[in-house]
Amino acid sequence: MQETYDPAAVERDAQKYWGAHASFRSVEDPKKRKFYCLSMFPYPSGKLHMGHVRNYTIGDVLTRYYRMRGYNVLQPMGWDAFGLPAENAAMANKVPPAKWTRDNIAYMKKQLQGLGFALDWQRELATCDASYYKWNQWLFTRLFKKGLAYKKTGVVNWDPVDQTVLANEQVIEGRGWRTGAVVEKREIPMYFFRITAYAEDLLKALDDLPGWPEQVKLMQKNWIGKSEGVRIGFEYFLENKKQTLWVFTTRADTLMGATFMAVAAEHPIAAFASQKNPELKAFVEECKKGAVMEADLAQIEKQGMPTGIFATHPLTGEKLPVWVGNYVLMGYGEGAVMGVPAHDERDYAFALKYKLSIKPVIRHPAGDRVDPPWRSEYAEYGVCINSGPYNGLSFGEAVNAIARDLKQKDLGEKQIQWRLRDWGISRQRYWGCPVPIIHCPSCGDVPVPDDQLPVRLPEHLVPDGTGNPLNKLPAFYETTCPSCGEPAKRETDTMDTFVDSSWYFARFTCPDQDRQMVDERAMYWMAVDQYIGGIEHAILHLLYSRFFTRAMRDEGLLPGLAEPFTNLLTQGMVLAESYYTDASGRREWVNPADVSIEKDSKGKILSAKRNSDGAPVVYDGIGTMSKSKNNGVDPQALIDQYGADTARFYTMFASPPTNTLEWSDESVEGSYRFLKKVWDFAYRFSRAKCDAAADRKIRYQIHLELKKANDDVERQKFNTVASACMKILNAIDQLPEWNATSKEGLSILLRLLSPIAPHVTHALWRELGFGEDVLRAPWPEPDAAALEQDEVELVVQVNGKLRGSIKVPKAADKEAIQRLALSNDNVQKFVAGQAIKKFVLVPGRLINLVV
RNA sequence: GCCCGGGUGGCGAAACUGGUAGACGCAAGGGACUUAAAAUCCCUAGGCCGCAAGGCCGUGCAGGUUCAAGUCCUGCCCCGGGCACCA
Repeated sequence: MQETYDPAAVERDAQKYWGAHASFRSVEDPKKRKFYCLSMFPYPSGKLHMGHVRNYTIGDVLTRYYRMRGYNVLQPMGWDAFGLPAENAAMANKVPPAKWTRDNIAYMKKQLQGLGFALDWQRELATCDASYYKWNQWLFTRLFKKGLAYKKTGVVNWDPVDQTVLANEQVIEGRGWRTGAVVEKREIPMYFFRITAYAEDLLKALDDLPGWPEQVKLMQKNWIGKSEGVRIGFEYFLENKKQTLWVFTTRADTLMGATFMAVAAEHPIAAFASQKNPELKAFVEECKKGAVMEADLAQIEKQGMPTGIFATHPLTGEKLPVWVGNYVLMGYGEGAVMGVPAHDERDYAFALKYKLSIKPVIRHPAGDRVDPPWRSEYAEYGVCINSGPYNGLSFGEAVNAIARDLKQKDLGEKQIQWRLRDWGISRQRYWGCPVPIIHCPSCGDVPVPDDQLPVRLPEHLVPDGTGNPLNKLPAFYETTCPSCGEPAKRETDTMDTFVDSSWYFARFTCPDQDRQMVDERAMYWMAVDQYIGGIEHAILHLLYSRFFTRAMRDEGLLPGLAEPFTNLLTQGMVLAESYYTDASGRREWVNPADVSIEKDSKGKILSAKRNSDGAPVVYDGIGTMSKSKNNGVDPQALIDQYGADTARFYTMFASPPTNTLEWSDESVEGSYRFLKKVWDFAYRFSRAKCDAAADRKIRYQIHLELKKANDDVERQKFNTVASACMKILNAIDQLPEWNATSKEGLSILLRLLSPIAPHVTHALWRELGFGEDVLRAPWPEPDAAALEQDEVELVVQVNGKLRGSIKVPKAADKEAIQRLALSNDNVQKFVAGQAIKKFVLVPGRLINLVV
């Protein structure tokens, strides 16, 4: 064998072997246990970033492990190929998004292959291929016919200068990214998926997902947001016509404390009242300025203005002023709230600001009064006071009594409210899947019939930033009505790219199927046994996928399947340091790859400079890799310099998968050094004789590490598996002579390491004659006999402080152990004649003497 | 603002169910080999005190529960993710 480790040659040969043996092709085999392992498919942005390398290495480690465990494994790869960045690149480079996207796919595919991922490339798919998005369209028409897809108005960000809809990302501090114009909210017709029809099921089923992180389930639960409360009607008159203003509240027990009403700027009352009130009209207009993002809305200063309209309290008959409030959301509930300043923090601030009355109606832990400043106790549950017939009732009793009385008057009843809203899927953009609807003047919205699917997206257009270019292409939108044959207009909106990614996992099971969305192969492979992706997808993508799986099930496509992902691993983000120069008075971000750092003997950064010109740079701390801070680390440079195995080993070793990972060049060096050590050891082994008998002590260490490592693989803590590999090498390297333990240890090491660093272990396994293919070797198991020990070491504490350690025979009883512990000199010093009040023995671990 | 996480040496981290805090590695310092460098190997290493044996302190901050707390409880501070049109 070669004396020195040559990653490039080793990796080329291993990849050639896997290719020639079709090692990763997956075929359905009902006799074998299947393992479907899936990493979230990438957006083809140009080149892989470290997050991809990390994500796909985690998945690859798992698939290789399960292969060695004898499972029939599927690990596919594809491309989330529609989306906004392609349009931005198209505008910048005057190249159609299709070409830009497909070039990126070709390059990134090469990169993935170079990393040696065990992927079945025969199943590759891209969401921008008509053979894929045809089935988006097909399912849309099915849901449309069932009423699970429908049209209503939705609010969007509108750039008044470019006359175009902006994505939230394109709104910077309330202004359009290209024009700088103040963004406005605008209501336009859109298509929605009725995800709320599945709200109850999506919520309940979270309890049956033991393989999901609690954190993600909790986030989804809160997002769906089931709350039980009461719908209450407040009557008012509009031009002498009696109307009812409905609100929803979870605190009906505080109804007697309501002193005002607040409605959203978009509420019909606000529109009506502003007709005769120019000041109010201006306020309502002002509320409509700005973007639609909830994070922004929640942080603006609470403001309001009275409408001059009064609504009648349904129980007391009191007249309550109706205000317009910029903090009331039209999209949640009824777009109106009752104001109970005494027991709601927002209402309290609003009432103080506008001098509205505050009426305490609940006794809280600090008393009956609600003097300023606001205290959180004011919002706690308690018994009713100042509430007439409800005085003395507890929260539950009061809600029941008030709901009953309201029902008698036909002005309210108990209701369940969801925070979850229906999913608006229309995008006024070009590079996406066309919504398959034809607008006919006489027949209305007609879904495109099956035999006319797919509605193909023309691929030659280049957007210019002023709206969807499909609107300027009569050849696309001029058509005839499928139902009456008269001239009609094709819908030019495309679908949210989340639609594409909500079912690709099912399509991977049968990507060549051209007669249906999925076939029976889906029921062999689904559900995905292990799904891996960034924590940033904890809600939207994962919730939409759960919804789609149910919608497809109810369409008969995935019989009996509700949950797409049995086990979920959410990986942390990859972070990097950032640096800037401000010589010109303006920050110029310098890529960390172009920075040299000088550190003191403690490792603190003394100074940093740019390599290219020696200019001093300022360290700006660590954060997510981003374009704006120019701190992205290109994994390709790392792969070119050290090889794929080092890149893979480093990403696994540096931190556990769920943690954030901070990029460090130096640690990469250490990973390379370890692989080189493995090679060197193997080379020396290949020239030695290992006839000597096994070493008991080292065998114990190896098998103990293996036992822990096997637990850690199951717990998906690959960083400690990597360190176990290092410990095993250190152990066998310590052996004074080559013996049976050298050989056994190396055989265990190579198999344990093979999922993480598959190329080098593939080469060594063959070179050293362990077998034909390490991937087909059995996974190593610890030998119980090697783990047997006659003596155990116990730590001795006195009053909980460590004072020494003793060796005791395995079978020693409590008294014997106590005697041995007290015979220790240092322990004696601290016990020193005092009475032993308590003797705590944790078998195999420690003793605590309490004196 | 709301929801969900996280905070352990100079750095990444380990400590599985409350039981030896800092395994493994990086960076650093010292040494060996070398004409020299690279590579490799050996040694040191949480802080403070001490020649040493050993002692005291130490897991974001302030309290609490316990024989025993990085781990459990209460309050606070800081950082990250998500908030429905980035993917």
